[in-house]
Amino acid sequence: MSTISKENYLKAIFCHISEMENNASTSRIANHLSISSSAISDMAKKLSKEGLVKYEKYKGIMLTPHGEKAALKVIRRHRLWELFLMNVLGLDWSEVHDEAEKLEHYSSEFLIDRIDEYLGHPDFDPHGHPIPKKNGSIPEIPNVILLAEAETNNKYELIRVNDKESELINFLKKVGLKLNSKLEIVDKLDYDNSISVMFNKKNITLSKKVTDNLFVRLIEE
Amino acid sequence: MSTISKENYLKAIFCHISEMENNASTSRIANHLSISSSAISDMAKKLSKEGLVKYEKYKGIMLTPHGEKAALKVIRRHRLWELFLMNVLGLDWSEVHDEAEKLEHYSSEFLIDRIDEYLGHPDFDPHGHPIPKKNGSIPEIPNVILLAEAETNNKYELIRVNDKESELINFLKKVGLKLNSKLEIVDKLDYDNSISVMFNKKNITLSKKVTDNLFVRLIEE
DNA sequence: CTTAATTGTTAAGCAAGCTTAACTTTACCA
DNA sequence: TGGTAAAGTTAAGCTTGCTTAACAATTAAG
Repeated sequence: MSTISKENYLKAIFCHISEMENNASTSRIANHLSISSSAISDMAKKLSKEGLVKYEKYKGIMLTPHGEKAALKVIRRHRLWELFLMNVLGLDWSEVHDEAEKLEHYSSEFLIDRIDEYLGHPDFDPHGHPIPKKNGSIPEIPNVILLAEAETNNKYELIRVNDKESELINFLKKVGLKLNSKLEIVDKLDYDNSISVMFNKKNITLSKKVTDNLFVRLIEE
Repeated sequence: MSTISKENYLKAIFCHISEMENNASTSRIANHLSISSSAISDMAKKLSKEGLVKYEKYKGIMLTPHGEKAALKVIRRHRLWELFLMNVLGLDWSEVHDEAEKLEHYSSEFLIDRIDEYLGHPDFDPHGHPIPKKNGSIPEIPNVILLAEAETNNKYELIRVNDKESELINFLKKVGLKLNSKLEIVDKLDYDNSISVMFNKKNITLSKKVTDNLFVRLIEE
């Protein structure tokens, strides 16, 4: 049976699988969920018994097709709520994540479909993340790269922001960066891996910590 | 600290206090929450320690002013969600209760205030129940009585429906009764305490079970 | 005013989901 | 290749919120 806790595990595992290789390590998930790693081992066994996860001791955790489906459902709920709270209730970019993190576990599929419908079956949430469709498919944007990997003198469009840390969102608000902002890479500084960008006719420097959490798309060479 | 479970206890206690006398009995609450009565005794002690409830063994449970405030907050969340789901997302009269029952525990005060604002600070939910204000006050309708206590030959307006049992709502939908429907009492049948009413130029008979859960206001003698 | 029925309480125990502490496996580096 | 640090696992124990079973108080009825 699926509980709130299990939904969060599946979501966390999904994130770490998609970013890295095909399996998620205990400690990464523990860190992500702010939970001891022994709890992860425990839960891995339970999820494995339920067929949501492939788990071998000391070998990491992998989602089964069944588990991936379940994870995508939760992510779908989360991202639809985020967009809904922002578009309809006027919540702020930095406020929606935490609210959605709770609501995602307590909305019936029926309600979620109504929200989806109300929003016109959107493809992306307010942070630029794709919203999984009811059938499990994931909308994609071609040629997305990390800002950290962008090249000097090229122009890019900001299309995705990691929403895990609300501090980042606040930082972006302060700087004035938004989704779809255009920026040009002026310089990459080897010393601290920071990047100097031209944005809105101003020159700002973004640290590695920032550029590792922003995704862009090339718009002009 | 307030948990989901405690919120539900406070809500349940509040309901049974307002309908009956000044204190709620263990078994009524147990019944309302579908939980064993030993669990109620247990929780009564905990809530008492937190100052939310006045509890003396074998003497029933009473909300403290602090506890009542907490209960009203939960009820406010519930009723605002109900109205929001119905007005904005188009959910049905019979669908909103169960969804709201979950969402009420996972919405920040901030979010609730946004919903309240969006709806224009409404006074009543879709079932005609008053929505407690942010300051704890409760909108009132004068001269509300149970349909079971209505008098023959008078005309009444249906203004409140108990939403605890979704079967009742489905029954009303089938019959065609809605909030603000006008009805005239044709006869009260002593044998089974049912009531015969004229509504929409049709004559229907409502059982005691139904009339005990509908509230009306006299509109014409 | 006593007694049976009803109602309420206590005690013991269970499941979920965590923790910390002790232990095991793996991976890496000299 | 062997030894150690890092990563992962197991075991024991805690809290919350429930259960059932046994026991206690209250109430209602003759």
